[in-house]
Amino acid sequence: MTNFEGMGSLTEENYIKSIYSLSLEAGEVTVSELAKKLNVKLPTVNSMIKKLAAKKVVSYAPYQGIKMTEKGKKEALSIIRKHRLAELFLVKVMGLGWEEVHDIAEQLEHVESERFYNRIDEMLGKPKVDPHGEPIPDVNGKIHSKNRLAVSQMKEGTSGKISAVSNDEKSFLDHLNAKGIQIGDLITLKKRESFDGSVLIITKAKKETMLTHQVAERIWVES
Amino acid sequence: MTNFEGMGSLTEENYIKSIYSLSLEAGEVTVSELAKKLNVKLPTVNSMIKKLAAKKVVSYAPYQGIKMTEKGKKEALSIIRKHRLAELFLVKVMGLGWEEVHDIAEQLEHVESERFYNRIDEMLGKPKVDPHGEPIPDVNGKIHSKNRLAVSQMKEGTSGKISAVSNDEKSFLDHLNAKGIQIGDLITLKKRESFDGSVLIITKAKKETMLTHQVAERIWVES
DNA sequence: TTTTAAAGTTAGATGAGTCTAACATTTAAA
DNA sequence: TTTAAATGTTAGACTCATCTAACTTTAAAA
Ligand SMILES: [Mn+2]
Ligand SMILES: [Mn+2]
Ligand SMILES: [Mn+2]
Ligand SMILES: [Mn+2]
Repeated sequence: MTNFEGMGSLTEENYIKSIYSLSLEAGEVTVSELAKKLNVKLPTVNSMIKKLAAKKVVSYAPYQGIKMTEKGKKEALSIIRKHRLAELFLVKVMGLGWEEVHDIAEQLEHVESERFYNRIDEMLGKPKVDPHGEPIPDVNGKIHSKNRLAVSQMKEGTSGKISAVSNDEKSFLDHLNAKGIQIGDLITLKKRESFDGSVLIITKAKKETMLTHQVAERIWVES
Repeated sequence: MTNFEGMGSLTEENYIKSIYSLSLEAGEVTVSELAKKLNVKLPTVNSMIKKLAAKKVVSYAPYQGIKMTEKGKKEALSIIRKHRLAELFLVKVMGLGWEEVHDIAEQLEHVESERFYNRIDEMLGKPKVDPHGEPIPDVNGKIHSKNRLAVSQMKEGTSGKISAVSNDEKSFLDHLNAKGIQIGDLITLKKRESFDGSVLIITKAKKETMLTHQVAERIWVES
């Protein structure tokens, strides 16, 4: 059960993925952000960061933020690639719903087998987008990311095609399923309430639906 | 990353699987057999056995052999089911060769998801046999095992259909691939050398091939 | 600018899974 | 039936990933 030459343990892989996704928002990642995301305490993160820094996956100096190195980004993108390929495979080939694939992909992303992922990639025709609209990095870690605008940022009266959701937890996607919202749907923003940031949209099925700000900011339309 | 209620860690699952398969040969399993199979030292096995005994997965008294409990057998069969379903899926749905699926299945068997395995089972039509001819336990752990005879035990002049191989390591299966031997092939045993136990068989393609005893005893024909 | 709160670090402990070295028991040979 | 070899067990140590408690540094308030 020895790990791959130069590759990290399952735990390390999860740290790398989390650091990467947090760094997309802020550039520098803090120890406490990471601790919250991974559900561990601060000292746990602190000691793991030292290990990752020793492996040149992140750069770090005490009391400073955590930054990914190029090596770290490559590893992160490779794991994200596997995660998203797995999700799409589970939906397209195995017929699972977009709301139930994330938890399985969290496990499959750690499977170590070039062959396995190459076959998935081929069977899906080298896809560029996962079931939640998120881009799938290619084998070299390159991402084709489209310009996107959160539904919470749309101007009243404008329309847009839903291109992605920035959360793939089951509870959130169950909520969207209940409202009949899917990737690819054309929606129109009818009204935004300035009080709480909730929005009223007109869905594909010409139905009016209200979305809270928390929901609207996690749905992206093409721009 | 907490483990399933009552279910074991990845390490425990690997012990359970190994104990089960060794117990099929001998009933009682020894500490040293297990240590050899798992590539760990005797004291490592000793302490893990105590843990498994505490969990009622095996029964054990010092210096006595290790026996699986009913609970342990159930767990073992559930893991074996997942392993074999995964192997067949990799071959039938994903187009991989029978020689390359075992290592991937070793990882997939630990995936925790009813949905995942139910879909695989459905897509394959609730299959009974894996790509190596080994029976796939059903959800209740029931196995339909056919009567089998090792090629090394066949009488000279008799024929039989290859129904399984009792080893799914890549090196062994590469060897069979090179000799053009597959599950389902009808073969005839032409001669057995009493000196070294090697056998001469006539394959489906009417070609004569020599198999060493080590190989012949790992290939089963229906009887 | 002092004080306080938040964030980060160090020290030391724990459980899982592994190891080596030393000792005990069982089995096989002499 | 004594001796030697093989097998099994105990004790103690190590790494990994985690924790709590105590201390330090930085950032925010007063
Ligand atoms: Mn996901
Ligand atoms: Mn996704
Ligand atoms: Mn196998
Ligand atoms: Mn098999």
